[in-house]
Amino acid sequence: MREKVTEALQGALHRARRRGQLKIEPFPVVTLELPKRPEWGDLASTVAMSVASAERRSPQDVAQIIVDNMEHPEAIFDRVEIARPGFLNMTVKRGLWLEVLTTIEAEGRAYGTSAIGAGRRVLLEYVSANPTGPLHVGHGRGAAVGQALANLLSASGYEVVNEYYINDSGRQMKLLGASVYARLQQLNGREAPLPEDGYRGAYIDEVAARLQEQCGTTLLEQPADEAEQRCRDLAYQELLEGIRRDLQSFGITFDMWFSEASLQASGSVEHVLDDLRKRDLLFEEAGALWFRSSAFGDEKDRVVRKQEGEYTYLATDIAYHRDKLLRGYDLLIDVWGADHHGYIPRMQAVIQAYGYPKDCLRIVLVQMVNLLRAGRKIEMSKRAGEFITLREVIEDVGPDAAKFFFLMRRSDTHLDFDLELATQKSAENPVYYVQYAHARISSLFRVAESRGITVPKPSEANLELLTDPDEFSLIKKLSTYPSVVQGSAAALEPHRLTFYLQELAGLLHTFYYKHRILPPASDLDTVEDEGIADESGPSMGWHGERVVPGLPEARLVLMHEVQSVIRNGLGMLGISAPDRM
RNA sequence: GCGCCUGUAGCUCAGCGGAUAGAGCACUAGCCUCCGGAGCUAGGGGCCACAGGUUCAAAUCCUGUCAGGCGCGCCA
Repeated sequence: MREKVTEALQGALHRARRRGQLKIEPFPVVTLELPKRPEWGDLASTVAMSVASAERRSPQDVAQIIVDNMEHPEAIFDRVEIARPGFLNMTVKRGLWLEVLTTIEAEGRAYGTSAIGAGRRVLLEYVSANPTGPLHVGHGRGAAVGQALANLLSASGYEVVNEYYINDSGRQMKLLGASVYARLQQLNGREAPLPEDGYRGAYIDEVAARLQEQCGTTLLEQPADEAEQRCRDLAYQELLEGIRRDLQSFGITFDMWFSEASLQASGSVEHVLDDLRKRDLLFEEAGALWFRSSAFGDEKDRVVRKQEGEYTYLATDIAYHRDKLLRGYDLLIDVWGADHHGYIPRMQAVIQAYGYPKDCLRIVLVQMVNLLRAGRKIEMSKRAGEFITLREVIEDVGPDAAKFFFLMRRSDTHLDFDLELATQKSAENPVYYVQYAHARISSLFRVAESRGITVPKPSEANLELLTDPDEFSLIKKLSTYPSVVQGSAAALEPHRLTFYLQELAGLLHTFYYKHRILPPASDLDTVEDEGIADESGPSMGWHGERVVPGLPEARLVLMHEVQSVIRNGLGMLGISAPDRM
C-alpha cells in the first residue's frame, strides 16, 4: 500500500523532471505520514516542500506539478489535495488500505522485515561485563537493548553477530583473585585484609566458601602468589558461568565470547602497536607510549603503555577493534554504559587510524537504571557490594517485564524501573497492557472456535465490510509497522517499537471494547436491520451495533493481523506473546 | 576550566525540519446481563528552560545564556 503511494509520487517526480518542469537534483526521499486530522486525508507527504527551495519555487507550485504529473491517480487515490504550505493530502482508496491485511497475512512473521541492510555484516557487542561479579540491572538494560538491536538489524537485512567481550586480564582480575584469597584466608582464621578497592560483595564470600569446599586447605599451603592466581582462575570461571546462566535466564545468548586475554596471548597487541608505530601514530614521552588520537579529532593523545610497561585497556581495545575490522565486518556497534561516553572520540580515532570512516563504529550509550519499589527509590552502592542483581530482578518480575521496562525509554536517558508496577496486572503496567492485547485476541479466537467459527483467511472474508473509523485506525496503524521497524533499526533506537506497540495495543483495546466481533451467541443473529435500532443505544458499547452478515469474519481477519503484528513486535524486543495470562 | 548529554503537562517520558505539540501515570466525572473490566469513555492541565539566528516552515538545526547529569587517570 505505502509502496504504491510512494511509487506514484516518485513516478510523478520523474515525469516532471523529464518534462523539464522540475530539476530534482538529489532525488528526495518520499516520506509518508498519517495525518493528525481527518480533513488532511488519510496519508500525507511533505516531498513538495522538501524540494521546493532547491527548485526555487513555492512549495505549492511544486505540489501542483507533482499532482499534475501523476499517472492514473484515480487507481490509487480517491482524492489528492494540496494544503496550505505545500502538503500533499491524499485519500487512498479503501481497497488499498484493506490490502494491508492481505499483506500481513501473506508475509506472516516476515511482515516488517526489509532489505535496507543489504546483507551488510554487523558485529554487535554488548553487556561485556567484567567477570568479577554477577550482572546487575544496568547490565540487564544493556542486554535488552543489545538483543533488541540484534533482532531489529537482522529483520532489516543486516547479518548480525552478537559478541560478548570478556575482560579476563589486567588489574580487575588480579583484584578479584586477591579479594577471594583474602576471604578464603579469613575463613581459616588468618589475618588477611581485603585489598584496597577489593571486591566486597557477599558473592565473594560465597566463591571463597565453595573453593574451600572443593580444595580444602590445599590452597592455603601453596605460596601466596600461586594461591592467589588459583583463586583468580577459579573465581573467574565460576563468575563467568554465573553471567552465562543469568543471561540465559534472561533469554539472551551470544554467538561469540571474545577473550581479552587471548589478544595478549596471541601477541596481537604488540603487533597492532608496531603497526601504528610504523605509521607514526605512536610516540614515546615521559617513559610511556602514546597513541596519537588527537590526529583524528580526539582532544588529546592517550597512553597505551604505562611507564611500568603495562598496557592500558586502550591498547587491548585497539587490538580488539582492529580484530573486529579484520574479521570483515562492515559495521561495528558497541553498547556501552553512558559513563564511558568520554571514550567515543578515542575509539573513533582508532577506527580512522585504520583508514575506515569513523561511523564504521557506532556506539549506543545505555544510561543508569533507578530501581524503585512502589515509587520509592532502592538505594544501591556498588562499592560496598550492595546492589540488586539482574537475577533478582528477573526472579521478581520475570524476563518479559524486565525487558519491556528496559526498552521503554530512549537508552541514553535515565530509567526509572518500578519493580512493583512491573508485576502489576493492570492497565497501568505497560507490559501487561501490550501482552494482554495479544492474549485477549487469542481468547476471542478460543471463544469463536468453541462456537464453530474459524478465523478466515483475508481472501475468504469480505473485507469491504470493514468501514468503521475504529477499524481503519487499526489498519492504518498496522500499515506503519514496517517503517517503525526500519526507523528503529536505522537509528538504533528500540524504544520506538516499544512505543508503537503500546499505541497499537491501545487501539486494539478501544476497538475491542466498543465493537462486538462475534455474532451474539443466541440465535437472534439474523435480525433484520430494524431489529436493533441504529442510534438508540448510547454511543459507547456495542449495544446499538447492527448485525451485518459477514462482518464478524472480516473483523476476525482484522484481529488476526493485529495479533500477528503485536507478536512480531514483541518478538523483536525479545518478549513473549502469551495466548493466556 | 574544557568536553558530551539533558531541559516538553503536577510526575515519567514520546515527538524522522512540517499543519492546532502527544502518550502513560496522577487528578475529575462516567462505563460491568454480554467475546477476559487484567478493559473502556470524557475532561482540565503547556510561553516545548531563556535569548538571538538559519528556513516557505523550528520543540527539532546553529550561536549564546541559565539549570541539572556525566566525563575530563599512565583506572576498567
